[in-house]
Amino acid sequence: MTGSCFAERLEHYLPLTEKERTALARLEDSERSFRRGTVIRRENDRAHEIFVLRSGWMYSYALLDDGSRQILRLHFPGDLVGTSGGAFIDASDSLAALTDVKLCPFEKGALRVLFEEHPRLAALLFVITQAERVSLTDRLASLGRTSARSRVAALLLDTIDRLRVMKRDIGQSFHLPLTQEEIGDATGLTSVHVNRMMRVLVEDGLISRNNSTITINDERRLAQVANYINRYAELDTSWLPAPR
Amino acid sequence: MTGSCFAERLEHYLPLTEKERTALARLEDSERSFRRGTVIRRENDRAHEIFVLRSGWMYSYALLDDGSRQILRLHFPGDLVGTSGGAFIDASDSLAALTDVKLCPFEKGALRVLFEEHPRLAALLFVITQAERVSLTDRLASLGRTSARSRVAALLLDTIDRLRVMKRDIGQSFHLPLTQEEIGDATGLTSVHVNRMMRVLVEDGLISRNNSTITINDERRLAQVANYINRYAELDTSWLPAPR
DNA sequence: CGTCGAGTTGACATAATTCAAGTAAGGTGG
DNA sequence: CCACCTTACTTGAATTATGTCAACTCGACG
Repeated sequence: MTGSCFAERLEHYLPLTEKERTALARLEDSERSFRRGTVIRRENDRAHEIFVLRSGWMYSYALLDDGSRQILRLHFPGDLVGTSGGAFIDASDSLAALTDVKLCPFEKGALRVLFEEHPRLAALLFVITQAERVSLTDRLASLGRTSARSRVAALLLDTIDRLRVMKRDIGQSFHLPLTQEEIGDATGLTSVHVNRMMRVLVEDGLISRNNSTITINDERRLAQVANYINRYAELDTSWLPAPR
Repeated sequence: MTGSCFAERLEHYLPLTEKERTALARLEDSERSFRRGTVIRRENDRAHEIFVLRSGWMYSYALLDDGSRQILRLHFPGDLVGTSGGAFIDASDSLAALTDVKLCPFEKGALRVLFEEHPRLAALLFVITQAERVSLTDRLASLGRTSARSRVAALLLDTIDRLRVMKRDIGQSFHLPLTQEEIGDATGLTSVHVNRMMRVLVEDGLISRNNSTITINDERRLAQVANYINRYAELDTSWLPAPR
C-alpha cells in the first residue's frame, strides 16, 4: 500500500503499475493540516504549488469588485487542488478549507517528472482535467439557463456523485458542510433564496434534511429537475499510452 | 513553414523544435470545410475525433430539456475543439460552425503519440487546457455573480483578447458574427435583454457598433465594468520538460 | 417585390433579491 | 453549568433585474 490518496483516486479509473504508484506517492511526501475556514491561498498569490487533497472538503472561489463571491468548485479527497498553478505564475483563484483538511503540497515542477517518465499518468491527468472542464461547462449551463431550484438540485447531485467516486457505498445520504450562504455562492443565488429552494425540494419529496445531512429520496426525478448528468462514473482511457 | 495552425498557436507561448512541429502537423493531415450554421457534432454522438480549428469561428453548446441553449465556449482559429472527446466516449456537448470553417479532425489516439514521444508538447497541452479551465471559471463568476451589462461586456473583452493571441495587431475593432440571440445564449440572457445592454454600453461610450463590427472605445473601463481579467496574455511554461 | 431573419422598442409579468425581523443552535467565558 | 453571544437558518413584504410577449423596422436575398 502506497498511502497515496491521488493514486487511489486514479485507480478507480485504471489499475496502475507499482512504478506509477511510487511516482504519485512522491507528490504526497509532505502533509499539512488546516483548520476549517482557513484560506490556504489567495488570488494573485504566487502559485508555485499544487495540492493533493487527502481529507476534508475545500473550495476555490473568486471575489468580485462589489464584494460578492463565486465558489468555482468544491474539492473532495483525492482531488488535485490549485491546478491553475500549472498554467499561471500567480493564482487565478483563492482556496479555502470548508472542513478541517489534510493537504499535500508539491511544487509544480514535480509534474515535469510525470510528463517525462510516466506518459500514461500524464495522459490520465489530462483526461481528468478534461472531465473537470466538462463539469464546469455543466455548471455554466446550470447557472446560465436553469432556475434556482434546478441549480440547488444540481449542486446536491454533483456532490454526491463526486463523493461516490472514492466511496461507492455512501447510499443516498451525505453530510453537507456548507452554509446556505456558501451554497448560494456556488449556485449564484442569495442565501435567502437557497433556503426557500431547499424547502421546496423537501416539500416536493425529492430530498430530506436533518441538520446538515442531506438525503436524496428520488434521485432520478431530482436529476430531471436539475438537468443533471453524472460525468464522473466513467472516463474513456482507451487511447492512453502503455505504462512505461 | 509547417502550415500547422495549432503549432502556430503554441509558438505564441513557446518556440518549438522542428520535430515538435512535424508531430503537430500530423494532427492536421486532413482538412474539411463546413458551412456557416452546420452542426458538426451533436451531444452523445460518438466522440472519437478531436479537431483543430483552422479558420472561421465555432461554438460548443448544450441543449436543455426545456429547449433553451447554453453556449459553452466560442472557438477561434488555432483552438483545439471537441477536446472533451479526450475524456469521454460520447460527446458531452455539441459543436456548430458560426461562420464558414475549415477543420482538421484527428483521432484521439493521435494524442497518444504526443504523450509518448513529445512530453513537452503534452505538458504544453496540459497548460493550455488549464488556462481554458480558468477561463471557464471566469465565466462561471460572470454568470453567477454579475449583471447582464457586465456579462455582455465580458463576452466582448474575452473575444477580442482571444483573437489577439493569434493576431496581435487587430487594434480595438473586430467583426462579431453572433446574433444577439447567440450572445444571449452565451451569457445566459435573452436576445431582447442583450439588445438593451448593448445599447447601454454604446450610450455609456464604452463601445461602438457598426453592423456586426464592434469597437471598444475604453477598454480599461469596460474591463472594470465586466470584472474582466485577460488570462490569455501569458502562460507559465517554466516547469515544462525539455524538448526531446 | 415579397419574405424572412435579425434588430429594436414598449408594456407587462415574474423570478430572485433586498431588507428586516425573529428563531434556533452551538460555543464560550464566568 | 448557566448565561450570553454569535452564527446560521427561517419567514414575510417590498423592490428590482430580467424575461415574456407583441408589434414594428430594416436589410438581405431569392
